[in-house]
Amino acid sequence: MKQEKRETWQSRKSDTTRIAVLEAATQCYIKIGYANTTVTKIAEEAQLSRGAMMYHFDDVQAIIVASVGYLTEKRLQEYGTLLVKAEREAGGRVTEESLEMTINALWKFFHSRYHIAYQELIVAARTDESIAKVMHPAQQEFDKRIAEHIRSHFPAWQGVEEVRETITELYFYALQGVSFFSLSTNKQPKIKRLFSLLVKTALNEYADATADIKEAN
Amino acid sequence: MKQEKRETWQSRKSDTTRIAVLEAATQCYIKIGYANTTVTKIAEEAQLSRGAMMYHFDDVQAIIVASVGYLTEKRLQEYGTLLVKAEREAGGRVTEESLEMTINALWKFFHSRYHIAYQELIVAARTDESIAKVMHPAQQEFDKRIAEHIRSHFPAWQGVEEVRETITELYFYALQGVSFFSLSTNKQPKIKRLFSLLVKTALNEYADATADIKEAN
DNA sequence: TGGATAAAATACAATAATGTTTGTTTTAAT
DNA sequence: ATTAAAACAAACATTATTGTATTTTATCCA
Repeated sequence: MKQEKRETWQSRKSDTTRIAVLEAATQCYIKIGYANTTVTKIAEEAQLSRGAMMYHFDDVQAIIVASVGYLTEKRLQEYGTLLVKAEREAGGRVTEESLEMTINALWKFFHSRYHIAYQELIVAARTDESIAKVMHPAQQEFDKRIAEHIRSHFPAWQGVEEVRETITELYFYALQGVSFFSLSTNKQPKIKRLFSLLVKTALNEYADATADIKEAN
Repeated sequence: MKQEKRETWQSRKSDTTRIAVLEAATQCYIKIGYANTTVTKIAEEAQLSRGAMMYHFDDVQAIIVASVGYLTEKRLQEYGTLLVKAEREAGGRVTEESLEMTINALWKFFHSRYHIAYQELIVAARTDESIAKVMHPAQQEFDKRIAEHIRSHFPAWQGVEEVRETITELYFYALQGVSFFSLSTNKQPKIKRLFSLLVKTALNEYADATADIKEAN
């Protein structure tokens, strides 16, 4: 029988330290990378003793696995904040300006601290079954909620969902690629050119698809 | 005074073991990831004693740093093989088929063993100064040679270099993004749709740019 | 052929990382 | 107020990892 969880001093304290640990782990991924992250470093970063930390998490794996969920949630928040803001400034229309704002928001998202931290875990998941096991469903949930967000915030694309999805994928993949490549080079690529092309492509696809619909009526 | 290097039994032996070590390191990055790679594991993979290994490399850093150059070279070879083959089959024209072949070749490249291994180092370089230090110039060299390759193998784009470069970047970023995202999901994204869009975009840009040139004459 | 050098293996020492155990302080509950 | 339990800290034991030193084996060259 699971005990009813009450809002008590201890449960609150426990929650805050749990979050402090996950935030410390995040900071470690960002500052020293997943490869160099150890329980000792995380504990130091969290300003906590290792013993205390291991009271809340059974072992290292538990911390890492928990941080997958934590970072997924944080990334969703970040995504929401950035894109809602861009959307508010852009209005509901599909224009060059609104698409540029969307791309810039996505760019910020892919360079945000939580996403950078998450990238470390994505790479780690490839060779760590226990991470992959929780990351795959987490990513599915992430995709689902992003899709919902787009559906409700980009009503202009209603009726052309297929094209919307393809453009969304293109944008996500391209920007993820840019963000990733920037790790191996110090020279800034000519982002502006690329962004213009992405805008142009979306406008073309949108025009084509909506024209098809009008034609069909 | 540097001694003239002669082709002797020992020098050959030394070269082959050096390569064996770098190949073993590569295999470790692929199989267990950079984060879990240790000198012991590399030595095991190379079927060599740690002592013997450390005779050829001063320390772990030396192995990792050397593998940046090794993998850059291997990736260039891989790229050449895949794209020359695609190009041979496609002929020199800018058509839907030839672009599809190029994309498929790029897709293979971004999923090849050497590139997967290199990805691990890209991520490691973000938080490891000694790797970044050699990776940045290596990446520059890589970019330069890829650019040369494209220039000589895609003569149809002569005169529209600006567009060619932008499309190239789009293709590289998008496919790197696809390859990277595939690490966090097991479900295969609808690649076909995306590839069609990439082909379409290139054809549009090519048509626009060449039309501009004809118009100018 | 024999001393010198290169390549490789083995053995050793020092450190770092993990997990566990034990102890201490603080809150909860009767 | 006293016992129980939660949150945290400190100390301990074990293993993993690295780097070095020593030893062995094979090749080079005078």
